[in-house]
Amino acid sequence: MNSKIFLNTKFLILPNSNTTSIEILSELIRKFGGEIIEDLEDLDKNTVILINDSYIGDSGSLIQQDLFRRECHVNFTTLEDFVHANELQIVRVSCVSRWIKQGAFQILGEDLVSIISDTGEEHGSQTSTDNSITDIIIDENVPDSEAETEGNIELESFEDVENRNSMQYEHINEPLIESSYINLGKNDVLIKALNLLAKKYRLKGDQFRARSYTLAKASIEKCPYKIESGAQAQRELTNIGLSIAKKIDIILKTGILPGLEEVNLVERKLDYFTNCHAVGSYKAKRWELFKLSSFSDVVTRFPDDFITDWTMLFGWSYYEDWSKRISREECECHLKIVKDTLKTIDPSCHVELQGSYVRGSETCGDIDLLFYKQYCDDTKEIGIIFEKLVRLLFRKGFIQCSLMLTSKLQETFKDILRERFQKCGLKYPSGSSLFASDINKKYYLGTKLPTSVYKARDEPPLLKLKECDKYMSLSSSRKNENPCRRLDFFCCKWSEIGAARMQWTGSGEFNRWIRLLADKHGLKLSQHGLFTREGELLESYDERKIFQLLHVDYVKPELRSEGLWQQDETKGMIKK
DNA sequence: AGGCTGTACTG
DNA sequence: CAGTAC
DNA sequence: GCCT
DNA sequence: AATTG
DNA sequence: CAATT
Repeated sequence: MNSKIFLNTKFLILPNSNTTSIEILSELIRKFGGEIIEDLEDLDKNTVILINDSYIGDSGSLIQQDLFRRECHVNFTTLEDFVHANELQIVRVSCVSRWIKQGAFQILGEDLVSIISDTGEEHGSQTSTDNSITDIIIDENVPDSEAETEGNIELESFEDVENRNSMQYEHINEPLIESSYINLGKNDVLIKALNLLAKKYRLKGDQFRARSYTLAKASIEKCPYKIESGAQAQRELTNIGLSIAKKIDIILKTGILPGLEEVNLVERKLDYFTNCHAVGSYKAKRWELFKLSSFSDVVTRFPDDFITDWTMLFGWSYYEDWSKRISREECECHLKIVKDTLKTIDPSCHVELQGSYVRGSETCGDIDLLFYKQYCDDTKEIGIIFEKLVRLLFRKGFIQCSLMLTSKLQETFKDILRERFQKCGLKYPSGSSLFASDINKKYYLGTKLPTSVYKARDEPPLLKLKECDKYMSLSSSRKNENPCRRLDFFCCKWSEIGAARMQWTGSGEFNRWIRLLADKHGLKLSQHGLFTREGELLESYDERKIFQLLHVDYVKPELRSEGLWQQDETKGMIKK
């Protein structure tokens, strides 16, 4: 194994042999019998010049020569002369690892590096020799380069590199004039494709791969110029790696990514299922596996799924309504109704809108309400208020259904539940309890405004039930009624109100970002507060203090929606 | 290799 | 504990 | 799938 | 990031 | 440095 493959060979490493990584490499070379020299005086005819790969371009020639010469610890010109005189081999340093791995010291054509100096015009023959070398390199590369690139690069590779470079600068320097408008949307195809890929993997249950595509999409969305190649994207943007770069190339060349159009058949079914509340990728996958494609199929084949997870019944019933957006105005009406009833139960309990509403969104997907009582750190107390509140609001006809129950509330909702079970041909599980806890710190509800209070604009749902599933629908289509809305109750301790507001204000992406940031500070952030690793509370009451402790300028809720917090600084998706 | 936000509820 | 949701 |  | 050749 | 985990 440890044969002295470099025996009697001297190596000169350029431009520096004293960087940490090169030192390690040097030790390896010595270990395998080679000798590292630092000085030109030690040069001999068998010496091999090793050059740091970061100074070697795609075509096998030295790039950034001026920088290279400056970094060089030996006199480059003297070296050049010696090299020419003795025809020394100049090789990229990355070969060393291959030699050692293969146990053979063999220099291939593609390893060679040409160091043509711009100054010498009398080296005409040399230049052509060098060119022929690069030609050989390319020829040898063609069979090697495998499925990836399609060998068009062989001609004019130098120009290609230069063009690419100058284009980079153009794009970076003057995106203001044209790109903002003309190029806006130029990356749409890529964005759509990445979005589809994210969705595809999310449906498959591969959350992390899906997340990667989501982040890559975000990078490209923020990219101010048009992306010309996968390699460019990988170089200049974060969260784009080899795999996505390849896909970008394919999309740019063919306009389409194979596998995105066809797979939709399966994907479509999964999507239909998972858009129902309480149906995630796991259930959807399982149902699809059994060739089910509608909820009525499921109810026939797996009735138990609806009994154990009865909230699906309401997900199904309000499938269409719950896909609709809600106006800010309507959010306020919902709040008012809740608030008015709350007053009659406990005037000292406060409720406020959270979620996308506080972030200023024009429309909201659901309505998030946060409850708290001044000086009260007993969430049990609020849990009890919740139960009363839900019961009263149900009696008033405001609450249509609850996806969380207590024993009392199961009684309250008994008729509705029974009706829903029967409607789809199931027996109401009268013996079993549909609740787990008797005091809930949160409630997921379906609520509907009386038209006398507010009438929502009649808009078609973003999602539609299949015909065969419509018999269960309670959605408002074509009726002179408001749609049913998803409304969530959350509560928090008075002492945790800052952290709680932070959590329920979101966005989800913002929460992830700032929690990761906390993690990098060795801290942990949740709706309960900012803690040390050991669990010691640092702050939970004052939202601004939490920002301070994380060394972040306060971000207004309006700026916490998807793209735009991290105000203007580094967070740009453009790499370093 | 291991992380990818952190927590609550259900069965 | 897994699955789902926020 | 990307990052460290 | 840490490890390995 | 590149490849691996």
